[in-house]
Amino acid sequence: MEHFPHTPPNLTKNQSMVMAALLKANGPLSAYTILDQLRSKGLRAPLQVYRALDKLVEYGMAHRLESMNAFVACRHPDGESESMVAFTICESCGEVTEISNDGFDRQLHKLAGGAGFNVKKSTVELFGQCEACA
Amino acid sequence: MEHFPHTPPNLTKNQSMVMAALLKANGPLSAYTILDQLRSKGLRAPLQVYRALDKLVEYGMAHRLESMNAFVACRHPDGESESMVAFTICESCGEVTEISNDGFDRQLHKLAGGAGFNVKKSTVELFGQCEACA
DNA sequence: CTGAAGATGTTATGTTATAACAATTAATAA
DNA sequence: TTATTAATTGTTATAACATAACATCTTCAG
Repeated sequence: MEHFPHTPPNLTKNQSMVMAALLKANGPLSAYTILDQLRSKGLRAPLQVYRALDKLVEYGMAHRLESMNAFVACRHPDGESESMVAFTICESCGEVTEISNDGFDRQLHKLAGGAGFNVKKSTVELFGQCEACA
Repeated sequence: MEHFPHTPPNLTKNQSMVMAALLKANGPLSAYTILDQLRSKGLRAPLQVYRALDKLVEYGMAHRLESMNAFVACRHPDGESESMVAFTICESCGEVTEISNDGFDRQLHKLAGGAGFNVKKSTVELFGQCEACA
């Protein structure tokens, strides 16, 4: 399937169902939670979910939270950069938010570049307390 | 057991064995790889390794790489900050290095702070190519 | 239409991590 | 020292996360 960055392709049946589950959720979902939610719609095996998730992440429509083994729909606010994505994860209420920032992205590349490292992809996950819980 | 930050406590038998395995390794090790290496020394179950790793991470003597489900001995260069730790992970050769930087740490807190988020702990893992592989 | 690529369905298995409980060892205080 | 408590250990079982391998079906460009 052909597509351009940030112009989401037409999703297949399984991809659509998984994306819908992520969008409906108020927070991160594990692959197995998604599977359970979609059993009633015909999904039966983890691989069906993982394959859809792989594509959604590839298309930039979803993100994987490495520290939680979970997935979220991409929700970065309009106008923000596409470059880097960071997540805040509230240890009290579990809320996850997405932040993206050009300046920070440049800093990050510069920091790594100083050590001769060329950054292609980054995982930034911040744990602490959200405004409401503080 | 009582201890102060960055003054490593006396390690227990299992903790010492696991720490030695991490120090001897040239890269990240999974808990199960560590277990296999230490079977000859009497370890038998994953929990023995995971419990030791938990303590070593708590003491700041080891880090968990979230994106790899693996662990490394802490090796940040002397003189660098203790505050934040980032890792570069070379997709070609697998080399993992540890970076720490005060300015970046402040930026990161500031970025999150702008969204009302108070950062307690951060995971920063950068994928790309190391100098040798570029 | 047809061939190639992508997506799906399915079974089995591999990998990572923790629950629960009993036993032992180490640190502390009376 | 000895009683008390906290930390660590050992063990079995199981939970949670992820992929291998292979057959089939759909899509779509040529």
